Amino acid sequence: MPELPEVEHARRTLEQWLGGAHIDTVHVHDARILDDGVTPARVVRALEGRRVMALERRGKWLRIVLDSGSVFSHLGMTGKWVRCEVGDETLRFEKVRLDVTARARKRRSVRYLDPRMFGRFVVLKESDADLPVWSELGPDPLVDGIDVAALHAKLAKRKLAIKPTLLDQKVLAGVGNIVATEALFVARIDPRRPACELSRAEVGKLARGILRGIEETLAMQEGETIQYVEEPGAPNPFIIYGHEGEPCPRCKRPLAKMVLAGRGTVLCAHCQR
DNA sequence: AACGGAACCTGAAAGC
DNA sequence: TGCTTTCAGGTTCCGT
Repeated sequence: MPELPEVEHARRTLEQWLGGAHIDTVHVHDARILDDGVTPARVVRALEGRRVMALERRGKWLRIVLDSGSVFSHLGMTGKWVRCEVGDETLRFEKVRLDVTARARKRRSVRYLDPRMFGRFVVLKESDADLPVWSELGPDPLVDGIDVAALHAKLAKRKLAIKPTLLDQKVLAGVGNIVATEALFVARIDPRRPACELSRAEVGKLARGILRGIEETLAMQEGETIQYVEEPGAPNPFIIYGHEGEPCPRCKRPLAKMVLAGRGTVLCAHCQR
């Protein structure tokens, strides 16, 4: 569910909860969150007794750097990390629990919840140097910025429509369906256009739209718990995402919705060309 | 190699 | 009210 902004918010809160902490007890409630063949016992062995040195993010992946090795967390569509008191009852959808002693000897129970279970909790095998999907990620817009010339060159090789191309994490890490939808509207580019047809100027507009979308959503994240914007009751904060059928903010014609490479896509067929 | 589509899961909302 | 259908912001695999 989360895209880059929500994952960055998760990284910041996890850094507060876990930075420098000693991991006392680990419990895996559902092994389906792990890679095939990895047992909960192996995860416990890899984590218990370790200290958390840093929390990193690349795209939608989180990396918990330990004094020996690392673990990776991907929130999938519905994952979130929450903090409880040690001894609190198991939460609904709880998949992994880390009971830790944080700075100032404060004990905390940090838990990973994931109803839909598209998320992953990855402990590397001793033989693996790194997580391949992590090292294959493209530039992270927030960490690396967007090099328009490099992006233009990369897109020039792709005949696929621009929107599904943007969702390829090797192109830009962390861009998801919402950011892609919004950025294409801001840049006034039709999501169906082949990526290779975009001019350098259009790629520049797209890059600005992506950064703007990420920064605006990140600015909305407050408090400790990850918020998935547009949760029940909350107004939809996006420009066109989720606004299909409503008037285009620019030309007032109704916004269309279609499926592109399997993903719902909102657009203004008049403004985006 | 590149692409579309299905699969992986489950909950919430919409439809009837 | 309650049952059924649809949809979901991600990734991966499979067949063409």
